[in-house]
Amino acid sequence: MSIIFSRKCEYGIQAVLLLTVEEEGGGVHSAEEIAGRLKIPKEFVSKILQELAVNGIIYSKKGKSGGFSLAKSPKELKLLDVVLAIDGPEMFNRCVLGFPNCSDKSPCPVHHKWSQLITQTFEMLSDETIDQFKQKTLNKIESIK
Amino acid sequence: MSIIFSRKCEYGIQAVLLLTVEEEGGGVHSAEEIAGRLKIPKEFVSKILQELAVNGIIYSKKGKSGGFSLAKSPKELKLLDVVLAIDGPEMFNRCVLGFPNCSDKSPCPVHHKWSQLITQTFEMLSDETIDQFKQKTLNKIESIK
DNA sequence: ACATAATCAGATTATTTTATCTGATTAAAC
DNA sequence: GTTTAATCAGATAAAATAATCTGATTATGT
Repeated sequence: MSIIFSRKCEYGIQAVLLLTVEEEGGGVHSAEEIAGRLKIPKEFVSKILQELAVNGIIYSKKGKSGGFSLAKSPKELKLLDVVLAIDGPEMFNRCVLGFPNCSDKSPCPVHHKWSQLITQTFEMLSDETIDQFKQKTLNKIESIK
Repeated sequence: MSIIFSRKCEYGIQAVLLLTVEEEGGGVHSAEEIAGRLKIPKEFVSKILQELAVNGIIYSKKGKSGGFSLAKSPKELKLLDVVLAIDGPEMFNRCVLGFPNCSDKSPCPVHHKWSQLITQTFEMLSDETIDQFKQKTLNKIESIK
């Protein structure tokens, strides 16, 4: 199957969005809660949350009533940063068409269009993004009940 | 690592581009030649070429002096078709952000932007694409000598 | 202090993707 | 007709990704 992002990255983005939505009240959320609400494996998302914490995207608090919370304000946060934190820069070095040495200076046929889109799409965590995610999440929770 | 396309798909696109570049003379090219020129595994690309043949993207000729050639004129060919032939439609059903039930009617925050780009980027096999690939391929061959 | 609930770290397993191998079939060239 | 060079089909192996397990550490709350 063609893949856009790795699962790891998808889960990471979703977790960050969830923390963003729940930011009011500086909410700390456990890995278990996050996994439950997103319906993704707890142990896996734990690892991802750890990586995000190491990279300063989120803050982690150990011990009882510990958990994770946003380290930056949503306004400063880029989805791009999340991708970079989890999967590193390789994605942006790897050519969509698999051309060797594809770069800004020596672009493959779709290089420019592609990198432009990636940047535009993930540059900012827009209010629209957050709002829509909030709706989706709520819907998901509703559908469980 | 984040991935845009699977290797399978990358190789398939490259193979089709190569056949397009070499189309003049209705050229038939063996899997071995294609693998050699693109510097990708022969057995793997053979499988991919078979799938492309089954899906009518390319034509395959068995036996001695057999091989593969384009089944459509480059003007009719879409890179999108190649992707669909190799990896199926799942890529376009799967949400970039991993949202369940993401679709045109119930889009995730980046759904519209994303599908627009995908379509635009791969809709047509443009002259520009072919020309650039020709240069790349020639460069690659030069660098081997 | 102690029980509890969480992160964290490392090892292991499962699944998927990528790549390779073997042999059968096909058709052209001699 | 025989040799040869190719596709084709199915099985297998290797590598990468995804998921799980186990236990240690940490800090909170009682």
